Amino acid sequence: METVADTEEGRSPAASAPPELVVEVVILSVRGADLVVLLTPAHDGLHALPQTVPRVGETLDQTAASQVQRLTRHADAYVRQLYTWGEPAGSGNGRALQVSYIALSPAEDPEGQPAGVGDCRWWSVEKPPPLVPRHERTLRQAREYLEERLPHTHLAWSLLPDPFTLSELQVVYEVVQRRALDKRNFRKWLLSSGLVEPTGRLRCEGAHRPARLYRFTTREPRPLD
Amino acid sequence: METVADTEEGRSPAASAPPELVVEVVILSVRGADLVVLLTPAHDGLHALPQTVPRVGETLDQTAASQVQRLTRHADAYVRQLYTWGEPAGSGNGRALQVSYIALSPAEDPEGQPAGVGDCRWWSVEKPPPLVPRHERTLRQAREYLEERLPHTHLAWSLLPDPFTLSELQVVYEVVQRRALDKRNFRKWLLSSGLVEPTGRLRCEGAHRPARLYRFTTREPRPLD
DNA sequence: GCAAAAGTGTTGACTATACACCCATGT
DNA sequence: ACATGGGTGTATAGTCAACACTTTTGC
Repeated sequence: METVADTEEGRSPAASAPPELVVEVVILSVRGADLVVLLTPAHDGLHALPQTVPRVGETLDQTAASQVQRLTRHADAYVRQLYTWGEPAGSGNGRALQVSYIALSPAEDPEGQPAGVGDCRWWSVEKPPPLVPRHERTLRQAREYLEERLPHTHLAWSLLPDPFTLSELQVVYEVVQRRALDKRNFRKWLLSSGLVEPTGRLRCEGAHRPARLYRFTTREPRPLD
Repeated sequence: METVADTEEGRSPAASAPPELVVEVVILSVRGADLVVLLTPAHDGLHALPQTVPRVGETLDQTAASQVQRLTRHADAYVRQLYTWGEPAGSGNGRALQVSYIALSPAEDPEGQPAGVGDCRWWSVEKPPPLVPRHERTLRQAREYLEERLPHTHLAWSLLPDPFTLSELQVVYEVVQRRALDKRNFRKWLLSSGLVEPTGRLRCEGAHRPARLYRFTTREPRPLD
């Protein structure tokens, strides 16, 4: 590792104390008409994002992915790095590093719905419990990430189990974008994008016409611009 | 720091050796018709991104910003975090953390053009010298970041000194997007966006009609969607 | 007067939006 | 028969892309 141009201004790399390193995950999902996030109780009645210390021999991405899998019991969630905070630690000359990730997962497992694993629970993003201060900004970042990207890249597949109805998918878009969408225009846009295809099957649930079921044609996140 | 749900699966935080931490910066600029990046010679004839170890008491963002300022001699460059790579170090159970940043800076200082500070030099992003492998991907990430965001948020201000002509600004967009733009449509779009305003002054340079000079109405990066 | 870059509008294609009714089912 | 959510088309406004000539200067 070259440390370039460090001799000027008297930088002294060796003076840095070993950083503490933590991986935090913002796991988001859509339940009914709510965007929800998985939180765990922490000190002083506050809640926190699930976090973990990376194991020896695994990358940060692996740490995040395995934690998401453990907490959601869902194998192919969408997991992406958000940001790294690296502030001087309060005490002494240490450094606290927090690497945050966003993950998107369908709200329900195929069978039933474990409301969370261990002490984690789903909370509405609109009215979350008091959070550890650091995690407020991380949650905000995750939300901005999602709002910004969902319309431009078909991230929605990761928030819905296959197969789904177009109304379910529309709800996902409405919840994330926090606005109502026109049903006809939404369907026109979606079908012309070629990202979904009908399975040919129907779902009957309730006193109304059954809904056609669809699936995504690809599971790779693809930009739509 | 709470380490949540770590007791399952026998995670042992204490087993992690102290990570090595480095901040790398991809400093991009536009010179003539080229997108250029600041590189420094490294081992084995390879080149590397400028990198530095954060000083005690400063945040990662501060580390990146001060390095950019030192290398470009430009005070208000655009600097944003790109990604953090955290791989198990080759030897033993350590961990190598690289936090990368992208920075955008005007190619020339008002007076002249220091081609780089210390052993750094500008290289074309199209045909760069052989790079340290890790930095290939970082450079690619930086480029994708810029290509994706430049059209949607007026980042271009950070690549041009004030004041500028509309032709100069058009070249910036063309270089970043790697395609020719129509002059009339570009001007229509730009002027209707309200992001630039004429200064009223002209610049005469060469055997042709003088160009009007413009400035940005704001220096805060603002989305255009 | 000529070379070289600056500056300027119109048209057609496409995209996005607004909007209201019938359909299939369960009760 | 009625309540419930599923499903469908058209007309308009706005946005985006293509395109060519005149202006002002230095030499």
